[in-house]
Amino acid sequence: MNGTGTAAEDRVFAALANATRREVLRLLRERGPQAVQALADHFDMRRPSLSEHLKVLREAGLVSERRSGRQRVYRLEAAPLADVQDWLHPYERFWRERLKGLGDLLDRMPDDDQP
Amino acid sequence: MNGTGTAAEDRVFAALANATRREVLRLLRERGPQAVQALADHFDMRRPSLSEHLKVLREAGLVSERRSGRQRVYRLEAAPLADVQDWLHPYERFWRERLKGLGDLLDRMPDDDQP
DNA sequence: TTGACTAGTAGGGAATCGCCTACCTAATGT
DNA sequence: ACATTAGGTAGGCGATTCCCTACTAGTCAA
Repeated sequence: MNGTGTAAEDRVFAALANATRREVLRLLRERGPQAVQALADHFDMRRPSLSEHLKVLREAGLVSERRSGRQRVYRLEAAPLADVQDWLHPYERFWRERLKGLGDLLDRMPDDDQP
Repeated sequence: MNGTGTAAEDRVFAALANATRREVLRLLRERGPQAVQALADHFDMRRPSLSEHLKVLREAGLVSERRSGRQRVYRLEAAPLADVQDWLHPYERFWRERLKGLGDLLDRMPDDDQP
């Protein structure tokens, strides 16, 4: 389902690194598919700049566009976010252990090259 | 537990946007706390550059340092990753619905300003 | 067909990123 | 005290980011 591997991962994390783009995802999630103008109304930014953000999101696979007359309706595509969740999985035990207060054990576990 | 709000979120996502920094997190997760030199050995990069990456991770709260003699041992701090998982939560139903093949319903749901 | 409207592209500029080579600071060991 | 080791800081440099103002390409309506 994902042949690109690390390059795709890189694009997704890079796309999420910008607050405007995360806000676009939130809008699409909360209000459903939206045309560019409707999205642009919620930002203090010119429309072409938003278009570039949408391009980044598109290339990360986080949104798709559907043409409808002269509008382009963008829709959230959450699959890459599922990949992010998969990426998080192996870290989960770390914050759980920490919450249970036994994270200090890890400090005395696997550690190389002591002086 | 997190008073900073969106600025902290921004630092975390920005920190994760770099492959070297994600690799540092993976190393700390798989091998436990490590000194800088041990980490640096795994990258084709000079040590000062890695130091800067560690600074970014530190300021995002993703690692902590403990001085031990002349070494500085870095440890994974997974709490901000728990925040990322929380951020992902509201999107979860989107990729689940899509997998069940009924994501198309969303296209005909909440949509404003038709021509 | 002409005009208006939606949205993407081109190109430019300031700021930030990510790397580098010095250099500085602190701890250790002789 | 002095040299060595570990690692952070300063400053520079090319690439990238993120915004802007034109401009271009489709689509709809008179």
